[in-house]
Amino acid sequence: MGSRQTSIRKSQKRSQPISRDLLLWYDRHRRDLPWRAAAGERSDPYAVWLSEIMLQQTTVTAVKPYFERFMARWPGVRDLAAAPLEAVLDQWAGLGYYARARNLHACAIIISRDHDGLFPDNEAALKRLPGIGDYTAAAIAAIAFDRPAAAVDGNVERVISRLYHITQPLPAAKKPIRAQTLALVPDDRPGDFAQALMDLGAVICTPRQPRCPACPWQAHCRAAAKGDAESLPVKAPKKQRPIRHALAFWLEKDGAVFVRRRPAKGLLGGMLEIPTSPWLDTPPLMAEAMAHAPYQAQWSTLPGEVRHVFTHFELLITVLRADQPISAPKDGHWLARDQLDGLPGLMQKIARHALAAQS
DNA sequence: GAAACGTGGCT
DNA sequence: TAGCCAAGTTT
Repeated sequence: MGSRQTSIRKSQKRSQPISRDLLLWYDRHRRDLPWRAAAGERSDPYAVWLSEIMLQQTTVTAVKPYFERFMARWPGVRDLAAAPLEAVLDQWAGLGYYARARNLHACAIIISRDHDGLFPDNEAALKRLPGIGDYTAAAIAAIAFDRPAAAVDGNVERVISRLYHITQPLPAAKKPIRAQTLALVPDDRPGDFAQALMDLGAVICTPRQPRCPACPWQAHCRAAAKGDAESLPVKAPKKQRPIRHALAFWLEKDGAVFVRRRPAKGLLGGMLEIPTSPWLDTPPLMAEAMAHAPYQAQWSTLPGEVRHVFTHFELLITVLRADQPISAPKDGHWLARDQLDGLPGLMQKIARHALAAQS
């Protein structure tokens, strides 16, 4: 399969006119991003890798400050590998999809220990590393090492499905989209081509109201010709989200908040949390849920609820507050109030709710 | 192939 | 408000 796709690409001319059109557009309109090397310069594989992991299912705007902080604190892969996992997780807090941070750390250790601190320069070896799948392996190979790889992310799926008017719904359409993308990758500047394709999807070939008149591929685009670009790509219908409920126990003393570390895997795995009762699919019965408080205290119920939407369910939290524990809290520690940015988004939301209620 | 896995911005 | 979407990977 892979060899067949490669033969398709190699059967093309060195650089097709359509691919060159995109590179010319990129030379004029490329975005200036913190992890992107200046035109014509080599990029740092560590920075490319770090940015690609952060950018998985995450917007450029959200990633920028995190990328800057990580690069400042851990400038190289060996620095990251030497850090405690907890430090990496706390620095990642708020970005979401925390398995990425766990895999990031695990990958840094493998690179440092088994690869002499150097990233592999080919897709196959990259894909064996934790947190690196089809897309990220291709992206790193192309961007960091200028290898002719097809980096197919959501942007590229959209651009290619419109260009060739692929109406088969995702994710089944991934195979033909990938084959078509690979056929377009030029031998010259494949790294720039990968980034150009993503920039095109992000800036011109947007999900809604694509700017077709400004597109370097307008003349080639089947969807533009038919005028139905916005209807592509076709996606499978989404399932509805169930609603779950819980109590949160906000315990504050001397300007510090009681927190604990969640189990290493699963939802918010390894992250700090404000203790909660179990998350159930029915509203909590107060007496029953309070039995799950991690300590005895004089609890008062704060008005309102905290609503948090996860990918596959929605959570409604009622916050209980106390100033002094009656029994000594166990399995946790006190966190200064100015360190609450080390909590995941849901927990920061609970904290804001509790702090707003007392002021 | 389907489900688990976060979060914030935009319409 | 509710739904959609963002440089996906793992199980």
